Amino acid sequence: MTDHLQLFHDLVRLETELWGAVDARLENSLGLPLTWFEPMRVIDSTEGCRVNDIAEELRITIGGTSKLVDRIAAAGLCARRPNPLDGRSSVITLTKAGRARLADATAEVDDELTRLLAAVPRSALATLHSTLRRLRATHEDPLAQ
Amino acid sequence: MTDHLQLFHDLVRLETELWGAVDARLENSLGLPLTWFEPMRVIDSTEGCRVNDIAEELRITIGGTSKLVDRIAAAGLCARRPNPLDGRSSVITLTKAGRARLADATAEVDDELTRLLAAVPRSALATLHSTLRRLRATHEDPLAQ
DNA sequence: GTCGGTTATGTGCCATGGAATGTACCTACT
DNA sequence: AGTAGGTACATTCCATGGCACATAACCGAC
Repeated sequence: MTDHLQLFHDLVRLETELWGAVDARLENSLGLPLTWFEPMRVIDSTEGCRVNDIAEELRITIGGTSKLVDRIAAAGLCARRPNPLDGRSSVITLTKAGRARLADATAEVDDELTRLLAAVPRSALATLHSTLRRLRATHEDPLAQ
Repeated sequence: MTDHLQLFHDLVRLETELWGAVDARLENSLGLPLTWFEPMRVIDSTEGCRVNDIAEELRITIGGTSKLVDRIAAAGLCARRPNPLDGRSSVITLTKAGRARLADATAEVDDELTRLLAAVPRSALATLHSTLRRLRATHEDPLAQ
């Protein structure tokens, strides 16, 4: 019988371990924190990206996201332009330097993950991913629609 | 083909979501942060528990653990006694109140997790847990022995 | 028994992220 | 047009956790 507490513990710990390893790799090779890499990916893949889009995707607060974007912008990796469609928000885009940095970072992260996940066969990882998705889908905000 | 980046993203986000839900439940019902619950479990299940034991189990730094234990002790849920076997460390134990609180909290957490994981069949959860364990086992500090 | 190296914390400093609050802006409705 | 509500941040305040450094205690080898 699977103990939920144990499962939860191992999930949290694995996340901590993977995060730590990937973050260290990224920091050492490119001086980029993993906390920057994630919003940069969202910005890159979201047309007309706003602060709120990042916050939702990453499950962090708007306030925190606002400050995070400020830091990334201060480093010259992204830019905010007033949203022509809505005066309350701004549209965030990656700068040229940001895109280049993201490309390098993506390669590093992917490589590190490949290394970290190598011990488990591809099929098991696919099953894992599928289950994670199913669990996430369950909790999707029912108010969303 | 499974995309490692996507898998990682879903793993991190699921962890964030579950953590948030469980923490909120625990906070609302017992006023206990999930960050306290976890070390309390370790203390309860570890004979002659030291700060280092908690830090290793939870994958957090010693310094952070030291302060965390201080807070829990200040709340009267655990106690530190000088370690008779080693003057550098102290032995941490749960107080009577701490044990009672842990019991209540365990029930709440288990119930909440059961709710959150209900959408996925038991067998799939067992597979999930097994894969998580395998992945964790891979990264176990090879210097440990 | 003492010296060097290691271990197990305890602490100060600092960055980050959450919660709460304030504000500009948009949308409806009158 | 004027107002009530809701939205999208921006900012402030504060707790937490990491990192680096300081310390006391242990442990072996000499």
